Amino acid sequence: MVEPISAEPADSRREDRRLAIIDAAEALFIEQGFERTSVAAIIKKSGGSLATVYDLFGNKHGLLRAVAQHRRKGAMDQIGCIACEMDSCAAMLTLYAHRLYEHLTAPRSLALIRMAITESLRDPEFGREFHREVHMTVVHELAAAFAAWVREGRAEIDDPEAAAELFLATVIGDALFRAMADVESASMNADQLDWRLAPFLSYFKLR
Amino acid sequence: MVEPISAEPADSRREDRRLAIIDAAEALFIEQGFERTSVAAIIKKSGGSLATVYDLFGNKHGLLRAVAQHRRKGAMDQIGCIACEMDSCAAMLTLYAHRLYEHLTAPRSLALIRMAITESLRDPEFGREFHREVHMTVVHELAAAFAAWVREGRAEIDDPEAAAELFLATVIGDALFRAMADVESASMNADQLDWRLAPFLSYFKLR
DNA sequence: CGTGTAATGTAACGTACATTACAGTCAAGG
DNA sequence: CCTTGACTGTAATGTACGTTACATTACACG
Repeated sequence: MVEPISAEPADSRREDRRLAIIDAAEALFIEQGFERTSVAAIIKKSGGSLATVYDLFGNKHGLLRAVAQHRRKGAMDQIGCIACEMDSCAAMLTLYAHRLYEHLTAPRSLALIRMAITESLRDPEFGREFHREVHMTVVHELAAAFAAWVREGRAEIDDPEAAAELFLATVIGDALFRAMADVESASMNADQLDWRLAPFLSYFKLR
Repeated sequence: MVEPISAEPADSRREDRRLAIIDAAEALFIEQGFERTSVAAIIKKSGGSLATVYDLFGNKHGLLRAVAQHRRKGAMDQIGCIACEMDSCAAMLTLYAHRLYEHLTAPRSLALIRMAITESLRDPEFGREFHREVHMTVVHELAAAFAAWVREGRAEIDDPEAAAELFLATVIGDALFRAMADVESASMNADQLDWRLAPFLSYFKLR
């Protein structure tokens, strides 16, 4: 809708069309799923023409990939990194856990993950790429922080990578499963999340 | 294929047809997903007639429900319960964790869970029912064991239900996510799973 | 051996939808 | 002002599939 002042007026038309279609597609994919939204419905929402979709994205699956990639970029930037200056790493990690949980259980993220799961059977490369980009990015961010803390003597973690995966499972594990299967279910509150983190923080001696 | 000697020959025909169709449908759903398998393909595999499917299950979605229910029964029975007599509850819990992990990451289970996730958007009741039957059954089994151990002074858990959910997340959390998105990915081995259980066992003083 | 009920095979119906073709339109640059 | 290229609108094509109808056959039971 909003047209930013762009330095290159030549490509701005094309880029506008691209973003408008991606936005409309994302909205419809979220509320109906990928298979059940027709390409015609997408352009009825975005304006423009069917042919443009095929010109820009090749086919419907290409549009899905574009939507996933576009949203991933935004989400990953929003989650941000761990390294805000705080006194204890337990506090830093807790803050990060809350941000992570909040973003990953947002309806938008859940819908995107559901799409990835659904389509990964038909297009394994898509699922693999999604997993790599989302899961691995977070795990490496965590593992790097853990390794640094161990070097500084602020934690005792023998396997930072494995600990990162365990941490991730602790934070979003069954919440993800619940949200996927039971669309209307309530999410955890802050206290519950803190409670879940306690064994982890204690065992690995975060200080 | 194998026809068991049945006490009631009257309904055995109908029941045979039912099971044959469910078996064929399950196999095709697992390898292609629900939407991509046509009812005609199921019938071509199971033998019999299209009309029988609609007579027995109402419609394609009814067949999916029947498949899910049938498989859930089998899977839940196989996982079994915790109460095998062992010296330490840590050992019991570890054994249970391994059984749980093995069953839930079997290709068949993963495929079923994927189907539940995929279809839960279109049919929320289906997803809710699936979550209730699978997740809740395991959680209550665990919570009951935890509560008993607390009463016997063999553990210190202030909230058995929450601990059960945390335990489940620890065991299958990210493995599920990985397996869903990246179909070909390798699973955890026994040592890795034990490593993950350590903080839980230690913090809640299982003995 | 007949009779009614359930299963079968096949064909047809209707629809939804991805994808393409094409002719008209608009915008920008020389 | 005119040409060029991309965008638009609409219609058409082809196909896949859920579902139903129906005529035919097999089976169980009195």
